[in-house]
Amino acid sequence: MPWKFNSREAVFVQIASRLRGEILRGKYQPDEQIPPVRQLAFEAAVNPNTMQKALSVLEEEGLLYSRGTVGRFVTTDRSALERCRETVRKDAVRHWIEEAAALGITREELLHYISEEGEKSE
Amino acid sequence: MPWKFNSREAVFVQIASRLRGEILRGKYQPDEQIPPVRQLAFEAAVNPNTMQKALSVLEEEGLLYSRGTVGRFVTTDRSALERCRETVRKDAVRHWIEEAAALGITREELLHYISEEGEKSE
DNA sequence: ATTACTGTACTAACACAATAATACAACGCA
DNA sequence: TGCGTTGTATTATTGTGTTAGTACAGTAAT
Repeated sequence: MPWKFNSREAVFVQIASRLRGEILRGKYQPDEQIPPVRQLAFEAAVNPNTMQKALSVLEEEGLLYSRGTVGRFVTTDRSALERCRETVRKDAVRHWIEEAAALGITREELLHYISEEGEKSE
Repeated sequence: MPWKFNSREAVFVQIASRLRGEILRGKYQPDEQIPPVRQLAFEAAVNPNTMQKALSVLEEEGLLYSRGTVGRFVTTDRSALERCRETVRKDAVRHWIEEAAALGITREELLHYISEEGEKSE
């Protein structure tokens, strides 16, 4: 089924986030080939150009590398993966805390609401 | 000083978020007049049109209302403010949990990292 | 009445995101 | 060799966000 996107962020950014998460969560192992651009684009129901742009983002981050015309692969550098995992997580958490503050939500309230929301959904 | 914006979201959306937070946190009291569009635009260092678009968002949410050519005011409906506060908070929390999941962060980890990040910064 | 300020509306211009439709070179394989 | 797949590049088009500049009508204060 086509992936879900919101209208706040650019699609290629959302795709990059999703794929980044899949890689960091180990859906694709180091040195494993990921599906070709066209197939990913088809699955996500976006234009191949958009998918390629998302992939180039992950390439710049060092999560993926391209073997010329053979395909795209997850980096073999496991420490790079780990470093990226840390960076992404820290940036995200900092970002969420900032957003919460902008909405007038303190850290304590944030913690409280997250546990609450979690209990109901899963 | 000019407000800070990221390039991921549209500027008017970020402005709306910021002002929404200020209203919900009580920077502007119910029925209090907010600064005119042009002044806010100047402070934020954005175009008046962009600021107006942000304000119209908050108007649709019922947080602000316009008194013709007199100015824009915070709603007098305190229950509406409270309802908005709840809605905004719930949507935000749900959104953050989703984003965290996309990055491979479980709810438990999320709680842990937020307390950690909070301890260091404040 | 005049002046200054308010929200609001409008056009033009530019940048970027996204789609669409191709095209091409390199590689693997039969 | 030839075919199919790979990543990559190109051009054109559409929609939207943002800036810029201008204009207008209603309100308040003088």
